[in-house]
Parts: sequence; C-alpha cells; structure tokens
Amino acid sequence: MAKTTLVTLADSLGVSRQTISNVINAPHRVKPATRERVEAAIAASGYRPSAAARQLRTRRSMNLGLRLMPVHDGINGSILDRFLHSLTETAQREGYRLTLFSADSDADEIGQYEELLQVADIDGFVITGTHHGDRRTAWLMDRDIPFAAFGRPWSETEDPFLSRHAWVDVDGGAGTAEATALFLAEGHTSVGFLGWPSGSGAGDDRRAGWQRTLAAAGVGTARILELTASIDDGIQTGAVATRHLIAAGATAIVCASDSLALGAAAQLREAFPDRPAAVTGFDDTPVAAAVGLSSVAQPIEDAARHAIAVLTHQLAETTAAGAGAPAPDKHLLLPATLARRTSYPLGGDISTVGSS
Amino acid sequence: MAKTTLVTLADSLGVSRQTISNVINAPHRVKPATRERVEAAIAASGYRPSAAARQLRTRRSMNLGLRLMPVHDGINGSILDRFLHSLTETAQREGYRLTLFSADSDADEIGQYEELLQVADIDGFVITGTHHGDRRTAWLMDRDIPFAAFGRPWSETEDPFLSRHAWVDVDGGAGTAEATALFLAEGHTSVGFLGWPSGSGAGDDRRAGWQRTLAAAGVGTARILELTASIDDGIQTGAVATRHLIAAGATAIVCASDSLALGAAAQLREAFPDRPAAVTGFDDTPVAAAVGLSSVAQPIEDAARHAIAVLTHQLAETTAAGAGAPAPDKHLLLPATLARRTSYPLGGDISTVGSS
DNA sequence: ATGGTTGATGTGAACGATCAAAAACCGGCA
DNA sequence: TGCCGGTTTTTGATCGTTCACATCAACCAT
Repeated sequence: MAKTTLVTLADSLGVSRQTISNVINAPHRVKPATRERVEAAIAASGYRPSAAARQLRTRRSMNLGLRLMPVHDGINGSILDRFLHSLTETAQREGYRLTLFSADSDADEIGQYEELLQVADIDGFVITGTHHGDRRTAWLMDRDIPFAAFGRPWSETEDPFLSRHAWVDVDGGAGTAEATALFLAEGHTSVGFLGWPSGSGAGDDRRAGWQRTLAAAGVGTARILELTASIDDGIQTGAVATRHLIAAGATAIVCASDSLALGAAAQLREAFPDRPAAVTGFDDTPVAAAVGLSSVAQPIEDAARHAIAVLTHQLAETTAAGAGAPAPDKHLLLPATLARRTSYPLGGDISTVGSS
Repeated sequence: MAKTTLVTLADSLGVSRQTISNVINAPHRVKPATRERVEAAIAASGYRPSAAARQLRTRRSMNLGLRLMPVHDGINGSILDRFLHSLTETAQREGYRLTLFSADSDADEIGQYEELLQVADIDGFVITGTHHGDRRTAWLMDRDIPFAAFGRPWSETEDPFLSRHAWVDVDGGAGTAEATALFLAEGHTSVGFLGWPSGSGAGDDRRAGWQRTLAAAGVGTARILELTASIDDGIQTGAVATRHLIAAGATAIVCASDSLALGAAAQLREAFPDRPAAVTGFDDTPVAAAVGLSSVAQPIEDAARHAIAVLTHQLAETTAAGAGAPAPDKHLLLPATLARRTSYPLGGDISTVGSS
C-alpha cells in the first residue's frame, strides 16, 4: 500500500482534499455525516498529516525550543532532569515537541533563536536561568516571539507581575527565609549564608530571603555582611567559605545549593562535633535525601507544566482555534517547601533516610 | 526587507534557483566564479534554506529522536544529563537536532517511532537501555530505520560485534570485575553483589563481571548464588538486601548502582564499624564523589559522541554526499574505570573529597 | 564541417498540506 | 419557477525547496 496523503484519501472517499483538511482542522465546517465518514477513513487508513507540508504552508512547526544549559555541577543536574521530563510530557500531551539546542552564552543563545526560527519555524521557546538585565527576554519580546520563562524578570524598578512576558518561578527567597527563621527559633543568633556571586536571579533571591529575615530579627547590616559569602558552586568552595563564616561566629548556615551545603555540613560537623550540623541546602536533590541534609524543595514539575501551559495557550491564541480554553496565569510564583531532615551526615538508622 | 528565499536571491543575482541550490548542496557542480558570487550573496543576505520545504521534498528532517527514559532514581539522573548534553552538542555540530519524546513502555516507544517517522520525518533514533529480547531494535531493523543504540544487543547466541545494527556501550562487566578482584586482593573472601532483577542488559552484565571473577577465584556456584541479591534500585532496598548478604557472610559488596551502594555502605559500616566500608557503586555519580564512595565510572560523553557519529555517518551514506568521511566503528565497547575513593562515609578531611 | 562528449546552468513538476474564493447544494418563500 | 441566504464542498494557487531533465556552449576527435 502506498503512502496515504490528503489526495489519495480524498480520492478513495470521493471527496475533496479540503474537506478532509477541514475535518482535521475545522470540524465544525463539515456536515456531521461526512465528517464521520471521513473520520472513519482516517482511522482505518492510519493517515497522519505531514508535518513538513503543514509547516511549509502555515509556518508553524509545533516545536518548542529549549536550550540545554551547561552542567555546572552534576549534583544539581537531577533537577534539570525532572524539569525536562515534565516539559517533554506536557508538551507531548498538547501536541508539541521539544527541540533541544545548546549554546555557550546568552549571545550565542540568541543566535540560535534566529537560526531556529528561520530554518525550523520553531513556534516558541522555554527559557531558563533568567537573570538581571537578561538580553534574551528583551530580544524575544522585541520580536513578539512567544516564550515562557522559568524564572522571574529580575528588575528593581518593575513589578514582575506586570511583566509583558509569561513566567513561572519558585519563591526561593521564601524558602531560605523559612530556613533562616527556623534556625533563629532554635536559638542560633549568627546564621550565615553561602551563595553565588550576584547576577543570577535565583541566587540573589535566595540570599535576599535570608537577609531580610536576619534584618527583621534585628541583626545589623554590618553583621549581615560578615555572615555571607559569594562563591562559585561546589562542595569544595562551600567548605572553604564555611571555615571563614565559622570564624566569623556563624553556628548555622543556609545555602543556595545542596553542593554548597554538603561542603558546609562537613565543616560545621568538624567545628561542632557534639550536635547535628545546622545547615540547609537547596533543590532537595537525591544527594540531600541520601545524606539526610535539610533542603529547600522546588515544585519543579509543576513549574514545567505551567510553563508549557502558558506557552501553548499563547500560541493557540494567535490561531483562531484556541478560543475555548481558560487562560492560565501569565505570571505564577510557586511556593518552595523546606524538606527537614534530622542531621548530617547520615546516622546509623537507615530507615529514616531516602524515600525514592 | 522581505524574506529571502531561493527565488528572491536568484532573481537578485540573475541566476536560477537551482544554481543556488547547487552551491549549497553540491558545490562541485558550480563554476568557482559563480559559486563565490553566490556564496557572498548568501552571506550578505543571511539566507537560510527553509527546513520545512527541504524536508517536504527530500523527506529528511535532520532531526534525531530520543526517548527520555522515565527517571527511576534521581541519583542516577545526572548521568542522563551528561549523556544528553553530549548528544545535543555533537548532533548540533553535525547539523542535526535532537527531538525528545517520552513513552511509558517499549511498545509505546515503538508507537512513537511510527508517529515521528510519519509526521515528522525523523531521520533516525538513538535508543538507550537495550535489554534481552529488545523489540525495538528488531522493529527498527525490520524497517531499515537508521539508529544507534547505547547498549549492546544482548543475546546468548549472537556475537554483538557481528550485529546488524550500530551500538556503543561501556564494558560495565569489566568494571565490576575489577572491583571484585580488588576486594579479593585485599583479602576479602566473600564478596557480595547487589544488582537488579535480570532482564536489563547493563544490569546483567554488571553481575556477570562479578560472578566470573569469583568463579575464577575458585568460589563455587552454590556460594555465588548465596552472595547475590536481585532487587529494585534504591537506597532502602540496597540496605535491606545488604543485611541478608552480611548474614550470609559477605564482607565486601559490589553494586550495580550508586543508590544500592549507598544503602549497602550504611549497613556495612554498622556491621564492621572498625574499618572503612568495602563497597563500590556504579556510574560515579556526584553523590558517590560527595560521600567518598568508590564507583565504576562510564565515559558517557564519549559514548554519546560516538553514537551520534555512527548514526550520522549511516545517514550520510544513504545520500550521495557523505562519501568522504571515514566510517566510525559500527560497534564500540568503551572501557569503564573504577574511581577509587578512600572510604564511606565522608571522613573529616574535606580536601580529599569532591572534585567538581 | 560533423557529431559526440562534457560541463554549467535553466526549466517544469513535484513534495503534501492550507488559504482564499468560487461553486454547488439546500430548503424556504414570493 | 426562480431567486435568496446560508451552509457545505470543491477548485486553483501557494508555501520553498529539490528532482529529473532540457538546454546551451565549448571542446575534441573524426
């Protein structure tokens, strides 16, 4: 049997190609009787419209682009996995596919946008890792290219909830604030913070949560400065910086990542061998679960689902077809939750550790 | 300025569309003088051929399909990340793009193949997690669909190196064998193995490496059976099974994954508090590095690069164009290396731990 | 000169769908 | 019967490329 196309199917049914096209794209235009007949024939023949032909005519590909960010730290990699899975599955359910690409820098990423838009007719992008003065969002908005960001637009002057572009994010600052408050409640007076150099939106947010909690508890600005370190991610760097914070009087440490927290925990344990290390990580990676490290968890699957939802909604809007569905929130801030674990490192009782 | 296409470019240059097409696809057919003129015009105008139009005519999409496997265990997720990055980058360099999809089962995956081939003209697939009696490879070979497998074809009867399809794999068995031999050399006589239920190719291979090493050392078949456990992946399951192995006399344990090894290590440490836990994991995940767990490392980036290389070579072959390049090995078994670490859990000296 | 061969470029058709507009159909009503 | 407004269906044209073949000039051997 030869390949079935609109024409062959139409001929075998005695109707025109356009009628079949209508059954697929605008069923309401077709008389119910013929529609059913055509639908049956489609099912029987296993006909599937060619994406290429459709794409050539309509200039939409049903493909969404995603830059695969370079792996800075394998420990945090697993969260990307969860994000990716959720994106892929949600997109697939909505009839879209995900196209991956990689880029060395934001500028390179923009170059890839151009390429992908021009040659592959990518319908929209999911962008991650937004930061202060992000050129990518500006570039995309200038050209009215649909996209959804995982990460708020970081700007001192504008309210992110009034932003012109869609975004989903997790309230990391609330997570570190909760952790900080918890340590204060436990009697710690000098709670340190280990984070990345400022510039990354998420990282700055996490530091801010800690900072405002200390400030609210009456800790002075000068003291706050002594209690924080801005370093690259990693276990080693975390350990080194922690030594300084301990020297500065810190007895508990809130961290911007699980990697940093692992390094911090080892040092805290050495400095205060008689009690569990007072430290929290971020992302609730399997590593944290494995070693019993408290960590701020992000509902990353929800974030991915929502990102695809807003993006596809936006795309459907530009077509006539997508009138029906209710609009998902254009801006959504999801809560982070603190996963509390007993101590670090792993105690003798395995039954309390690791749920997966 | 309007969109530049073959026709507009051709008109502005006073040549025919086909000449431009030839400059792009078969430069040798065009006289050097005109070729340079056209090339300059292409560069100046920023012209890029439309993938859709090309795809419609040639039935190739320059897209490779990859099923995103469900995350069984977050700990091992990071290795997928590394694999994915390497695939994406290599593919991109070769002019291909990666299209993700997800599926619940092998049968579902085959269904997706059909769909993707028919509607999206996917040129080939990368398949992972091959196992005994894998229907996917058979299905793809029956239809002469290009693909490269990460994982050997597992069959008792046929030599994988004579397989009709391309594959890359890591010699996991050699890795576990090395670990086992090392424990034996250290004086352990009862070295246990923690692995998954048989059926997964990689898992069975890892068990086989341990088994043949024990057998070569003169351990009897009955004893070997007592020293192994087949369980689902996870820290908990690993811990539980380890208790049984210890009861059976095991003093060292080789594991099929870092998750299992984490569970095993905790139990070994409890049972033999006076010495470091004799245990090895698999995949050398960041968790292993973080807690100082020895682990068999896979050169996963190399595997990904090679998978793309054989696949794209295969694809180029079917075209006239790809005559020049030397053929990469159709079957490649990469060596695994044992990353030896001092002990578990993490000792006081942070400086010996975690390199990333 | 004649004809055959080779190399460079141009031309019509095709890939398989959608768009825009024209045509056929339909019952209702003057 | 004939015309109307609305619904349903059909008909060209088109998206941007490559394929298969036609054309044409230049060159060489006879």
